Amino acid sequence: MTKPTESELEILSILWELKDASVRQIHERLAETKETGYTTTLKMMQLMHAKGMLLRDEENRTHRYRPVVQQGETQKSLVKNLLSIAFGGSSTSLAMQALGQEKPSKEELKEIRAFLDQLEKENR
Amino acid sequence: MTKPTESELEILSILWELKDASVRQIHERLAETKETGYTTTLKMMQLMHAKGMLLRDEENRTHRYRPVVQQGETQKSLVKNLLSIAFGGSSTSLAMQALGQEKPSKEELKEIRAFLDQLEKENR
DNA sequence: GTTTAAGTACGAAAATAATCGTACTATTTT
DNA sequence: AAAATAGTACGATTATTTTCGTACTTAAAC
Repeated sequence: MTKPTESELEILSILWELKDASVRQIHERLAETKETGYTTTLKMMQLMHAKGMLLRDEENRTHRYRPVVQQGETQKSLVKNLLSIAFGGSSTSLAMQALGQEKPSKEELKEIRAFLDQLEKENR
Repeated sequence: MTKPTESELEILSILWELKDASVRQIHERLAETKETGYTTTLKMMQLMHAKGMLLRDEENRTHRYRPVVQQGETQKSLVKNLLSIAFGGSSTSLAMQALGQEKPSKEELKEIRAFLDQLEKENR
């Protein structure tokens, strides 16, 4: 599907977390971090629905929305894009840049190492 | 500094590689991968200069541009942004998503492992 | 049963990003 | 030195994204 804009991503993020939500719910979450009108959020979500990014349950008066694409897919395409556009395709430098930014916990380190072992195994 | 748009990033990427360049040089590189007019590239770079993203040497008739911000800084802020907006702040999942995408070579694996060891050492 | 509150729909404006034509100027080429 | 070529400047247009007011509708509160 088409690449979400930054504002769309904000909404998607909340929906991935909540699974499904009303405009009001989303709006309240957005309003915590930025100044924005209710109808702006509404319109945004209607647009996303029209674009096929969100499904909408119209059973009740208060519609409920949920994402069409799953978080993983979107992450994949965003990373792919960032990789080619800003890291010359080097996933290694992107990975290190990320890890240097937000230090992983002991458990996460373990997880990453296991992941690397896995990659190495496949790679022959 | 302000976050570069996608088109601006394309230009910046080339400049990071070449250190400095004329509009013509940049344009020719861009034209390899996409259809675009010379004056579009020119305007783009003039705008970036006006925004303070590029320095310009006007000594000669053919101006030469170079980036104000270094690649590392920009990568850092892009990653930071992506992290918060699409990965719920988890650098571990971003890193794995990236590495799964473009498999690292043996040397790179080594490099990453060393990097992880380094992180672990610091972290206590 | 009115009034108030909470919704949706949607047109239109504002903001931002990208494209390009035209005018002008300086340098080469012939 | 005239013509052709390679540059810059910049206004205007188009496209896209974001914001919001207004109208209308349904449900709840009084």
